[in-house]
Order: sequence, then structure tokens, then C-alpha cells
Amino acid sequence: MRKVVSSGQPTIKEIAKRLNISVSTVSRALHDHHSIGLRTKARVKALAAELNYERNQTAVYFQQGKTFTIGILLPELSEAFFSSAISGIEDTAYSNNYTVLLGQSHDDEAREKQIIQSMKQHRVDGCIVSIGKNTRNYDHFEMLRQARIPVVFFDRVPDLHDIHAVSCNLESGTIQAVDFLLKKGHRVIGMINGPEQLVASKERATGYIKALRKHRLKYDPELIVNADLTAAGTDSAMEYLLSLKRKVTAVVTFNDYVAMDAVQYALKRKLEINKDITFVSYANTPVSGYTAFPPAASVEQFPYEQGQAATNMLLSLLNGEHPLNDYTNTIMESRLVIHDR
Amino acid sequence: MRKVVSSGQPTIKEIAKRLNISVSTVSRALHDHHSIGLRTKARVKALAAELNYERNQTAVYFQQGKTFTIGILLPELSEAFFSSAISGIEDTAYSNNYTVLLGQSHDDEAREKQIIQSMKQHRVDGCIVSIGKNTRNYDHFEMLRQARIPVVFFDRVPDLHDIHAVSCNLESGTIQAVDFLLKKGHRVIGMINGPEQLVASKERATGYIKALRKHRLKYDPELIVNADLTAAGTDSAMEYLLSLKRKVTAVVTFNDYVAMDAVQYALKRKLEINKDITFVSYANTPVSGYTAFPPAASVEQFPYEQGQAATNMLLSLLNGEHPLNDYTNTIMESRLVIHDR
DNA sequence: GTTATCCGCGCAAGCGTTTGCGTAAAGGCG
DNA sequence: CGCCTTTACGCAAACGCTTGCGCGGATAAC
Repeated sequence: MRKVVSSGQPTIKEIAKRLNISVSTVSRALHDHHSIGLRTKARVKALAAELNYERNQTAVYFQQGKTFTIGILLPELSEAFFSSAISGIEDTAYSNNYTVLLGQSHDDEAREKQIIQSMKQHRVDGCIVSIGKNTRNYDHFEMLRQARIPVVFFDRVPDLHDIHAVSCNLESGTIQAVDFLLKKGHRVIGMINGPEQLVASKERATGYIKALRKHRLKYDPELIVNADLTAAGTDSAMEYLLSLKRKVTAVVTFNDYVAMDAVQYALKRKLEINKDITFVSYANTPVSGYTAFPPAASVEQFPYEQGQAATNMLLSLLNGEHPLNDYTNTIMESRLVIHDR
Repeated sequence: MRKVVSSGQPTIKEIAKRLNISVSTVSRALHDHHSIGLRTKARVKALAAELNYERNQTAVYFQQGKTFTIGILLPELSEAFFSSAISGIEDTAYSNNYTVLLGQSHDDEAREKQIIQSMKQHRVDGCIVSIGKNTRNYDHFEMLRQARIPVVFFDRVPDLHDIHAVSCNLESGTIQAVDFLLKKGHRVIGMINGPEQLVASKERATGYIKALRKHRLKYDPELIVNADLTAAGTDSAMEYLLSLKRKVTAVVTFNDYVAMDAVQYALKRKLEINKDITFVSYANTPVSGYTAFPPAASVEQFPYEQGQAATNMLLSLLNGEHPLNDYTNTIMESRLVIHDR
């Protein structure tokens, strides 16, 4: 006869027994239910406090079919953008009594699928995800949809229409960036863009083109190159741009990390930064302020705020304040921050 | 008569009904229990696959009193050290089928307590924590101990003996760092150390002192200053060091961020880095490689490996391979990485 | 005094799974 | 053929909590 040692943790049942009342009364008393008399409420609460009673959340989760947990899937926490975004997510989640389950994909699609699977099994109430840069297949998110687990994408958003998303309008930021370079007299402006399937890449490209058009300049497709955001990829992108007949005097890079790599490459080529070649970038990461040659300007994407917005959207989905099938794409404005004139 | 719509998710019960067998048989079949015939096993599995059955983990968690979740509490994900450490934690946790609950304290003791409380309620199986730099009271961890939730501290470890911990032996790294400076001819070496209650600060200080003693040099307490790791704190620490009668020609800073701030301050004072003043630091963050004046050397603390080690320790605690009350402090060696000779 | 109303509480079902134990049927052995 | 051991499965309890419903008793309304 094995008797479980009850792990010491007092239950609602114990309180009931000691007070000679029913468990339902105890439960309701602890919830301040109106149908319980003040005397009993007080007695229950007193004993609960004395016993150091703590509600067994796993039981509640199970019973209610809700875990008050949201899964966060993102590529790389070591990127400042994401570590800042996660703070926005975590802060608003915690202040709404939600808890946060973490998974990094490291930009690996297989791992992304595993994590989603694991989160689904964990019965998270919803997910916030920023997809990996190589992810082309979205079956795992389709599974979530079928399981009725709402998903809010942010920043790195798949190019689908029937999704909830929060992202930054990079088009306007890019226009500002190119404007800035044009005003400084640059005429041959290269762009090291990201993988094509990312919406963010498309926005950058169209922003670039629109800015040129605005100034009645011809758009030369040669000047935009898609890279894979690795240091090596950036190097060959730079090599390509510098090999063009038209002399590139400025480059818009996908983000500050790419910019830093590009700067390193330019230095190796003995180019003088901000003279021979000028860089403008995205993300406006704090570290770039410490660096030797920060980009002349950077498009701020407000990661913390994006995280907040995504979480709020997910919460309203979870609370039923917003129908699951009403897909909305919240767009935040980006803004060019000028470091160097 | 309200009938719950069963949310679509098939249960073990449904499978049982459809196959005209009992739930226990289904459960066992899915677990490949030996007492179930091969025929029934096959039938059960086939139907489970067909129905897209997925085990309700919350029910299992509840039933088993285990959540296969570990809580991670750390100060700031935006610090490269921690974002790297969390990868080590997450990777080994996931590969052991554990899942990871995240909380950032932002170095706020109150918030730290809240998060621990929340994790306890969430019934995490164990915690991995790096304490905030201002935390002086450890009641919240005492609560965890009473709840029999094992905790493994890492990197920022409280100065107690009865805890499980993984940390880096900074003393040896510091000795190497000071050695390095002494060999370059520096004789008046300042140190911007962290808050006194951190073990890490003490180790840095003793390493510093031992290195001097090794070279038969006198230790001048004036040269070590405890700062709060903020930019402002670093500024005033630098101001203090530069105001000393003895001319400080090298400074050992608490970490790369402090180093970067200190460099900025030095530049403002028109000092030439690596000539008038040389910096040596800790953490060896990748970004410092991009910066204009990276520290001449940095003590690598192997955050990823620390994360792994901490997780493995926690797992062995959870599996009962290691008794809860056998407190061990795993110490990893640090190593000086020289950037500039 | 009778009836409707409300307050305070208990009963019991149910959430999905695991697991100790009981038990038929089948097979082996002497 | 009787007995014992497997094999293959079912029964039911248990995990801790929530909640619809029912029910006595007190109070108010007429």
C-alpha cells in the first residue's frame, strides 16, 4: 500500500477538513464568492494563510484548459533587437498575469518546428513569433491554427495575409534613410538587403525605390543585393557592390550587425568611412554607439514597443475581445535616427 | 444542460470508446506497455494517428505533479553574457525534454521576488538563477527551498554556502589579466569592480591582489573602486581613479560594457587609449570587437558552457541523481583572451 | 400565516491521465 | 485433467480544483 506523501503542500481539501466545511466552500471563499458568509471567508483565509496554502496552478490549468502561458519563438536573443523586444513582451505578459515560455530557433527551420510542437504540447494559450530567416514552410503554424492557438507574428513576419501581425513600416524609414543620403549628395546608393521571402526585405526595397522615384532618379536594380545576413554573406555583397562600374558611395544595410561587418570589409579595402563610403542602417542598436564607425544614421524600429503591441494583440485575442479570424496587421512607424551629419 | 464542445482535441477516452476498449488500455498502449497485445497496440496507435491525438500535457503535469519546466531568472537579456548563457540553458533543457520559463529581473529585487513567486505558483520543477546586482535579501529563494524546488545559481551567485552553484573562477582570470598588464610594464593599475556583495567582485579583487603579490608588488587599496555598473557609476569611478596622485596607466574593468563606458570617458578626457591608458576587461563580448577601442584583453567567462553546466546540475538534482542537500559549487576556469599586444 | 426571496453552504460531476490491482482466457507442466 | 504461470485487458481511484445545482433556513412581502 503506497501512500503518497502529499509533498507537504496543503490543499483545499485539508482546509475543508480542518474547518469541517466542504471543499467547494473553501474554493469559493478563497475567490471571494458572494455566496459565502463573511465569517467563513475569514476563517478560511486565516487558515489558508497559516498553512501557507498556495493554489496548485497545474490543477487549475488542467481544469480550465488554460495555462496562462504564452510561447515566444524568436531567432536569436543575442541580437539586441530581440532581447529588447522580449522585454516588451515579458513586461506586458507578466503584468497581465501571463507567463512566458521561451524558444530560440537560431534561424533553423527544423528547430523552429520542434519548438512550436513542444509549445503546442505544453498547451500554451498563444504564441508570439518572429520567424527564422530561412523559414519557407509554414506548416507548423497551420497546426497551431487548427489547434486554435492564436499566433501573433512580429518583426519577421511571413508573407501571408491571413495572420495576425505587428511590424514596423520599414518603407517609410527607408525612404527617410535614402532621402538622407540623397541630400548629402550621394547618387549611387547600394543596398544590402535580407532574404527575399521576408516582408521586411520587400519593404526596404520598395522604400528604396520610392525614395529614388520621389527625387526623379532612375532605379538601378543592380544596386540592391540580397544577402543572408552572415558576415561572409555581407562580405561578398560588399565585394559585389564595390565591383560595379558605377561607384557606390553609400550603402543601406539590412541592420546594424550587417553594417558593422560591412564597415570591417570596407576598412580592409582601405576605404575611409563616411568619406569614400557612407553607411546607413536599421535597428539603431545601442552597441553601435560604441563602435569606431557607427552608421551615419539608423532606422529605429522600436523593438520594445513592438513586443508590447504584439503581446497586447495576443491578449485581446485570448480574451475574446478580438475575433480569431479577424486578421489585423498593426504597423508601427519607423524613424530615422541621425548619428552623424 | 451545457455540454462542453470538447474543443475538438481528441482524448484518450474517445479512442477507447471507438475501439471498445478501456482508457487504461489505450494509455498503456500509447506508452508501449508490455502487458498490451501487439494487435491492440497497433490499433490504438493507428487510430491515435488518424485522429491527430495529442496527449494533454496539462493533465499529465497535474497528475504527476511535475511540469517538466524550469524557470530561468536573470537580470538582463540584453547583456550578451546572459543571452549567450540562456542559449546554453535552453539547448540542454530542450534536449532533455524540459521547457523553459523566462523572467528578467532588470536588477530589481522586488521584481525578482515577484518572478520567483510566479514561477513557484507555476510549479516549475526547478530554477536557474543569476541574481540581480542589488539583491541583498534571499527570502524568496528560501521559499523555494521550503517548497522543495531546487535552485541552481550561476555566474551572479549569492555569497552563501548552502546553495548549488555554477560559476567561473574569476580569480585565475584576473591574475592572468593583471599579469598581462604588468608584463606590458604597467605599475599603477586601477580596478573598477562591481558591487561588493557579489562573489564575482570579491574574486576579482583577490585575483588582483594575488597577482600583485606574485610579482612582489605592494597592493594599494585606493586603486580598487566599487561601482554600480551604470554608465554614470563608471564615469565617477574613472574620475576618481584619474584624480589619484599616482598616475593610473591601466584599468581592469568589471565587464566589457563598463570598459566601453570607461573608454568613452577617457576619450572625453582626451586620453589616448592603449597609450595613456590601457583597459582590460571581462566577458569578451563579440560586439567589443567592432568597437573603436576594444579592451586590450578580456577574460572569457564561457557563458554558454556555464548555462549548460547549470542546467545539467539542475537536471541531475531533478532526477534524484544528486541529493538536494548536497550542495556543490562547480567552478569553471576563465581564460584571458588577448586582443591587442 | 402563507408564500416568495435570498443567503450560505454542500453534493457531486468533471477536466484527462496514470497506475495498482483484479481477473478472465490461454498456455505449460506434471 | 488439475494447477500454476503468463498474457491481455478492465475497473476504479486518485491528482486538486471549479462550478452548476439543490436544499434547508432565515427573512421579507402580502
